[in-house]
Amino acid sequence: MRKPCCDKQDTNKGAWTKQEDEKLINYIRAHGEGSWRSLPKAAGLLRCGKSCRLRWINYLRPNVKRGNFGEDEEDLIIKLHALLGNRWSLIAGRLPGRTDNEVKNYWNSHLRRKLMSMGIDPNNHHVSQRVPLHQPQNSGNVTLLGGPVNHERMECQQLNPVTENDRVSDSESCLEDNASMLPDLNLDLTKSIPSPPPTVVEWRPESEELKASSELGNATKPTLLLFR
DNA sequence: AAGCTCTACAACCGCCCGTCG
DNA sequence: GCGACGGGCGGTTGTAGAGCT
Repeated sequence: MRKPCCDKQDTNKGAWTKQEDEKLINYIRAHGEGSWRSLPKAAGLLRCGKSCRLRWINYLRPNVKRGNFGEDEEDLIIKLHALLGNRWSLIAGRLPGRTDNEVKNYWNSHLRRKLMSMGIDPNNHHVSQRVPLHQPQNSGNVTLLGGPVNHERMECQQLNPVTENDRVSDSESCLEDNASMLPDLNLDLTKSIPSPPPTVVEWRPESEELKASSELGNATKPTLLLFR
């Protein structure tokens, strides 16, 4: 039986106060991140270590981007979700300054609804049977906010649907195929810190980059800007 | 103006994984 | 190999505020 991460009787819950935020920020500035379990006591906070970690990562950390998601970010989230499923940390890793929690919330409150209104099942990104009348139907291709989505790409997910309980290994087998079909997505799935922005281009051989951009034909697509 | 419903999002919870002794 | 621990992740809940009746 493992110990609970903190003694719940002695911890505050709910919204963080300004004073608590300041204590946490000051402590981390002085001592750095880590040792979350012992941090609250050391920082003089009546909070669970996990709660401190979450607060820091999602809101207090420098360079955390707050506010509305841009169209390019939406586009990217949808594409990545189609590939990765609900692995928010991986998706957030490709969005500079965004956290998994924020991406997850945004998906659940905005993008799910948006896809459903377009007649797309947000769980598997398949076109549902009942496509709304205002949504033009393409033969074979569905336009997903700035990029055509090939049904062949979906096939892997149909065979291997990403379920809520899937772990990375389950769908990774699918990723390589998907990645090759979506050349505008860099699917280096090593997690990157939300900031500074990923510098994927740096390790990419120049010839390959040129080749990729010529394959894409449209190097100014919003999604691509995130990888530059 | 009051009450109700809906929406967005901050925060919590439980589980899983990697590491270490 | 095993268990404890710390950290991370994804699902879910709680709640404040907006919008509607």
